[in-house]
Amino acid sequence: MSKLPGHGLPMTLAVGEVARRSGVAVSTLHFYESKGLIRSERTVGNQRRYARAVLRRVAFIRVAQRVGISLADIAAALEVLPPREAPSRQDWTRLSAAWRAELDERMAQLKKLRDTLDDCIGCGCLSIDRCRLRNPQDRSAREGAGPRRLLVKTQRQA
Amino acid sequence: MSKLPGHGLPMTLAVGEVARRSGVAVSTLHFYESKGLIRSERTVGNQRRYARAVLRRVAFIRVAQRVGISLADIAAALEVLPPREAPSRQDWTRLSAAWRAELDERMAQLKKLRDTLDDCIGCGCLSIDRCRLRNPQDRSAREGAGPRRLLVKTQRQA
DNA sequence: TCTTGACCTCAAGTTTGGTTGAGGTCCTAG
DNA sequence: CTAGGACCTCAACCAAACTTGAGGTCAAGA
Repeated sequence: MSKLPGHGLPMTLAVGEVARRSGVAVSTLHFYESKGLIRSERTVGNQRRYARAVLRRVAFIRVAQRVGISLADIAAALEVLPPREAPSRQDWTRLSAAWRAELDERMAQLKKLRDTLDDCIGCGCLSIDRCRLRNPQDRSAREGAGPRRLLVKTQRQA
Repeated sequence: MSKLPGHGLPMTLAVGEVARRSGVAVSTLHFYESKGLIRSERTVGNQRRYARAVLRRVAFIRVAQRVGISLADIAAALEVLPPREAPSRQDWTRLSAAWRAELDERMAQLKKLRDTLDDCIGCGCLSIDRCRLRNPQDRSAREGAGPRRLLVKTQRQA
């Protein structure tokens, strides 16, 4: 494996290395590559070699997935980052701008979900239907489709 | 459709009604029922009739799903709620206790993801590798598997 | 040189979370 | 009493996100 001159650190990472360090399976890295989420160079022997920046990319993918964002959306977001070199400040600016609203919305939903539970504990009522979360006289039935109260906003861009 | 004595409000809801009000497809309601997430009574003619509490149950399911929680986990959480009547305060207490940690963790991850982007904008560096998010000398390589820095905690209870 | 573990491709299988369609029943207004 | 829209079941299909397996190559140490 190629080394950085002056250190003992490898300049590129083999797929098993990346798997070990990122905590995802080798097959998953192949899969991500096939979807264009990450990329690699090849050795003369056709083996993948990854730039170190791939580790942050993979970490980013996993965290985004965990909060419910699809690989397709993640891929779209990652397209603004340079495929090879470490991303620049501007690159992250663009990514952030694209995702800020989405992330804020998901935070709001998560908070609402958590607070709903908390409220139902703290409100002192015996029935959920008597606390501030109730839907009096089913008033919202006339307001169009979609879950109300809990759901802050729903539309996807797809 | 059966009416509440004294009001013009139906006491139970047909599946199409629930679909319209909750914003999910009829087929999805059938699917949720097959998975035990919701339940219904049947008319003499074998048609489903839902208690009004099903609307909040469905709203809960959709919000939880949206933040990345699987139907299996949601189903497990909903098992602490009574299948027929509106849930009591104690019921929600149990649900909240079971989910509090999970929700807090997901909030933390989401925040980390958002703040990571913000930091990379605000930190004034040209390269992501020079800001506080970098992984100096790949120090974390020795600390076991899993994405580090971004990922707060990962294990599922599966 | 040999062997062993890490790597390669490609196809097929799995799980989750649904949707679609065929073929039939229910029920209400005209 | 009949037409239609809403409902029923069940099986098949779909997409996303991976995993598994077969069959073969690469590379580094003994």
